[in-house]
Parts: sequence; C-alpha cells; structure tokens
Amino acid sequence: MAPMRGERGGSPARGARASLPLPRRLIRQIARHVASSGRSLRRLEVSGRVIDNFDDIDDGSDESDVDTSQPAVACGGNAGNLPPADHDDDLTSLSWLQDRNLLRGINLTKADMEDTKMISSQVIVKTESKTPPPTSRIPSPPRTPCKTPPSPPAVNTHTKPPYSFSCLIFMAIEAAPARALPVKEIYAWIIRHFPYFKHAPQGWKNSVRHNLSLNKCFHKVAAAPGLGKGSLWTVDPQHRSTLLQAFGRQPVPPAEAEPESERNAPDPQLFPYLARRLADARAPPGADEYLAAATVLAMKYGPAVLDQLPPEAHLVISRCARDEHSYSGGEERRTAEALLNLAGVSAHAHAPS
DNA sequence: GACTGAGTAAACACTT
DNA sequence: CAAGTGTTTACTCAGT
Repeated sequence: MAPMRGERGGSPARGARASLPLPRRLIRQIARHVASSGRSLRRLEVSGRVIDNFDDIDDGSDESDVDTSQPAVACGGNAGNLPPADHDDDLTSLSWLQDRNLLRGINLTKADMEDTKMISSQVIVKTESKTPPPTSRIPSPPRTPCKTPPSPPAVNTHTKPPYSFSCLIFMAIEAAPARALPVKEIYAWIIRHFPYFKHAPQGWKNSVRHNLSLNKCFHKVAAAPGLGKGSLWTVDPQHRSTLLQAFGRQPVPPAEAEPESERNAPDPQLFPYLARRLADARAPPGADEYLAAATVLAMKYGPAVLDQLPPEAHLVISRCARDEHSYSGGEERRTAEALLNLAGVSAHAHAPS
C-alpha cells in the first residue's frame, strides 16, 4: 500500500477573512479531510455563505483555535493546488474519525453544529486525484478490525468493480430519489457508474435479476403506472444495515497509481444527489437519514470508512436498523448528527424552515 | 472437508 | 411472437 504523500506544500498563509460562518479550525479540518482523501475541496457553503478561497483559512499559524499538531493545509479554490499530506501522522484524512467521539474528533461544539449547514452538493470533489485516498493508513478501530488494509476503490474501468452485485444494487436504489428503481434503471445506474459493465458479457444482468430475486434485502413493490414491464425494487429497511455492513466488508483492491478517471469508483455526482434527498426531508432526520448518511460516507470514501467509524456511530447505525432512534441528547444524538455532517448534510437542513 | 456467500449459466413462466 | 422481467435450480469458486 503506497503511503500517501503530499506533492506540494500548503499555500502561503494569507490574511484570514474577518469572520467566517464557522470556526476556521473546523473549515480547515473539513478541507484537510477532503484533501487528504486525495481530492480537492473547491467550494463550501456554510450558513448560506460560500467559501471558495481556502487560502483565507489556510495556515492558521495566527489562529488561536489552530491545532498546532497539524500542519497547515490549503485547499485551494483553483484546481490542483491541493496539498496532500506530507505528514503521515497528521494528515491521515480520517484520523479524526478514530476518536472515541466523532464530534470530539473534529472538535465540533454544539454551536458549531447549529451554525453548520453543509450541503454536499456544494462540496465539490474534484475528479482528478493526485494521490489515492488515505484510508489505507488509518488504523483499524477496536470494534471492527479490518483484516484487509482499508483503501479506496481503485479499479480500472475495464476490470470488475470490487463490489458484489447486492452492493451495486443497493447503491443504485439508494441513489434513486424514491429509493425504488425498476431493474432497467438499476442496470443503467450500474453501467453509468461502473463502465466496466458497458462491455461486460450480458450475463451480469442475469446476475442482477438473480440477486434481486434471491436476496431478502430487496423487495419488489407494485409497479408504477406506465412503468412498462417489471416492478420497482426497493431495499428492505430491516435489511438496510445488513447491506451497509456487507458494503463495509467489500474487499478493496490495493490502490493503483492510475488516473482517477480510469478508476471504477462511483461517480462523485452521486453524493450530492443523495445529500439533496436527505436535505429535502421535511421532518427531523430519522433512522433512514442516518443510515443514508452512512451510505453517503461509504460511497464517498470507500466502504472501508465504515470500519473507521467509532463505536458510537455503529451504535447509532445499528439502532437505526432496529428503528430505535431516540437520540435524546448526549453523545448518541451528536454522533448521529455528526454522521450527517460528515456526509455533508447538516441535520438542520431537515428542520422546517 | 464442510460450510457459506457470491457469481454465473440456464431453463422456464409470465408480462408487455 | 419477441423482448424484457422474475424465479428457480445447479454448478463453480473463494474464503473461513
């Protein structure tokens, strides 16, 4: 597993803006988080304010809230100036997820939570990546030790994706606004996001149908009028966590030094789509939203990221699966909210305006 | 070696 | 009738 090395240093420190809608420390951590996954953070909207010049929040050497244990990182608004970590210990992208508490890891205060409105559609992840995401260097958490070194999906378009058909179907259905798709749309989603299947032998469609029929996680629902042949397929809510766990167990091939465009990772455009769905919810976030947030995380950073979540997050996810989502204050609620935030969706986006 | 999960192929029935 | 969809069975393979 190739270590993640930064190719450039951070940009020079500049005068920070007078006021940012949330602590620079947090913005830096978000930027650093995205940056160290080998991608670029180019634009972020917080509380309605667009931050597109991360030079402004760079450095932090003059910031009181700077965590001096971490080197400054500039997530430039311009493409390609993303400074991948050159500090193995400090810039492991998800290292702060290792903390016992997600919130403690990113040092989110309650006020941070309330001020933070991050819609993932506004967190643009560049498609070009200089370095593979760094999950490979994240030590496995005590709860679910990862036997295979976690690394992002990095498979050539012409090789088979590292996901089982059930996971592919799961992702396809999850990405749908109605969380239900006819089999034809599932084919289309898979082809769109995993071009390998464009030219793969036709047998894979049979496998998809076979999987839909055989896998208890998928349910057929009444076809919508005018749908034509076939039915809509949905994910059984009771088996959602099973799929998520299966997703997290997917074997991940070693990262290769390939252009991202040739990799077989899901299209990043998928995430804003899911995020919008989450954000559109009128009611306060519930089990579905938290599980969807976990799904977004897994899709964003690779399935191994689920193994990097602290026990609290798994507790939330498992409780969601059992429909026990009573986050009456305390760690669990904050962890649940942090799941949404990590996925790029503020819990407050759900609140009725 | 048994078991399990996943992938593949094939046959068949049904629907549009 | 053709094509697509859904179900089922059987087999192989890899991992445990």
